[in-house]
Amino acid sequence: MASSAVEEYLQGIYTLADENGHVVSARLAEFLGFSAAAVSEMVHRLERDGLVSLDQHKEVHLTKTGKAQADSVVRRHRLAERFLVEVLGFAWWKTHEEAERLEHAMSAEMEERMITVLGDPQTCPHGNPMPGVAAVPTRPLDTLRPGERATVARIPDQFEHEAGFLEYLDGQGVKPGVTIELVEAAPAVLRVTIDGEVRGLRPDCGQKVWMAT
Amino acid sequence: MASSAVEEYLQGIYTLADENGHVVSARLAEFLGFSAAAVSEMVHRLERDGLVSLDQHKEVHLTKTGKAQADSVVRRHRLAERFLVEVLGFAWWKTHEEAERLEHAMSAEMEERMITVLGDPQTCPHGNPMPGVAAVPTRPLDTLRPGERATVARIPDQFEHEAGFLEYLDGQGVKPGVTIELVEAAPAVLRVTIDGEVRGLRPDCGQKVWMAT
DNA sequence: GCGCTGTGTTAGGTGAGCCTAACGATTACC
DNA sequence: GGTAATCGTTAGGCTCACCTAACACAGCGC
Repeated sequence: MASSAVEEYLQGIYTLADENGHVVSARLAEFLGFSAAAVSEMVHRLERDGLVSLDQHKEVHLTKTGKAQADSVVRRHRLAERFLVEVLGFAWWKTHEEAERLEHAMSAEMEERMITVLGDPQTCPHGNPMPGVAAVPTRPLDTLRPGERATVARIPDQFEHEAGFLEYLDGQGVKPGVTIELVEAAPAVLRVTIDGEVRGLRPDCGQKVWMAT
Repeated sequence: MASSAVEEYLQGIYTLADENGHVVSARLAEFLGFSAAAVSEMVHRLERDGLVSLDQHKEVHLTKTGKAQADSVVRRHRLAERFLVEVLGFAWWKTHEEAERLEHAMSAEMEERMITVLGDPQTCPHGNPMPGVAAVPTRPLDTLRPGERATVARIPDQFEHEAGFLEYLDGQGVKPGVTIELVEAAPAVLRVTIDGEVRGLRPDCGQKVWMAT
C-alpha cells in the first residue's frame, strides 16, 4: 500500500500532467508546497519503486502501475468531493481540504461502493472529470472575445490549493454550470456579465476558470 | 491538531477505560499492538501535552482536553461505521478497519454533518454507544444461567482488533439485536440456541459478547 | 530472603519525510 | 561571451513514531 505522501505526489503528477502537460520536479515542488530537495528525493523513491520514470529532459512520467495508482487516488478524491456535496451538504467550494484527507482513507471496496451510491458520477463538483472519462473540451475564460458567452465547465484542481480562491469565485457567482459573457478584458480586471449583472473578476481568473467550448 | 498516532492512543485509552476500567501502559501496548517502550514514550508525550495524567499507580487518565479529543475520535469512528453500513451497504462486521482510517480524516464540520444525516445515532453497528450517551446496562454472555435468554447488546471495540472475530460471530448468527438462550457452558464450548437452532460458540465469546440485562 | 512475574524506563537504532544551505549544470538574455 | 535565472542534487540535520535489548523495581509465593 502506498503511503499518504506517495499518493499525494502521484496525485500531483497526475494533476499537472492532465492540466498543464509537462511535469518537472520544480512545478511539483511549487504545487505541493515542498522544497525542491524533498521533491527530488521523493521522485527518486518513486522511480526506484517503479511508479514513475524520468526522460532525458528530467520530465516525470507515470508508469503503468503509477498511473493506475494515481487514477485511483484522483478518483477517490473526486468521489469524496461529490459525496461531501451531495450527501453531507457541504458547499461546493469547501470540499477540497476534507477530500484531501479522505482520499487516503478509502479502500478499493469503499471506492467501488461510492461509485454505486453516487450513481457513477462523471465529474467532481468543480467539473474535473473522473480518471478514464473523456474531458469535455474547454478553453480558459480569457480566450473569450468581448461579447462572447460560454458556460463554466471546470475549475482545475491545480488552483484549489490557493487559499480562498474557490470561495472568492463563489462570492462572484462563478461556479460550474454558470453562463458568463465577457464584456472587456482590461489588464487589471476582467469585466463580465453573470446572471445579467456586470461584475469584475480578478485577472488571474482568466486562466483559472475553464469554459465549455 | 492531533496526529493520527496521538488519536489512536487516545482512542485506545478511552476504549480500555470504558470497557475495562483501569488503564495501564502494558494493556495499552497489548491493545494497540506496539512495544511497551513505544507506549511508554508516547504516554509521556501525551502527558507533556496535557492530554493524560498518570496517578501514583501509573494508571493513565484522560485530562479534560484529552477526554474531549478522545470523545471526538471515538464518535467519528462510530459515525463512520454507521455510515459504512447504512449508506454504503458494508457488512456490519467489516467496517472496523475502514473506520479506523476514516476517523482521522474527518473534520469537526464533517462530524456534525454526519450526525445530522445519520439521524443522531446512539450506537455504532456493533452496539457501542456514542460518547456522552448513557450505555444500556449489559453483562457478558457467560453470566447467563442455563435456560436464560437475553439479547446481544454490544460487542466491545476492544475485541474488534482480533482478526476475523466479528466475521466468526456473524457466521454463527451472533450480532446485535439477536436473542440467545444459553443451553450449557461447557469448558470447551458454549452451547446456545439462536433462532431455535442449537449452536456451539468458542468459549472466549462468553466474555466478548455483552447482553442486554 | 530468593526468585518469578509483570511492569515501566532508558539507551541506541531505524526509516519516512521534511528542512536549509551549498553546489553544479542548463538555459536565456543582453 | 558573460551573467542571471532556473533546475536538480547532495550533504547534513530534524521530528515522529516505531523497534530491540537491557535494566530497574514492585509484589507474590515459598
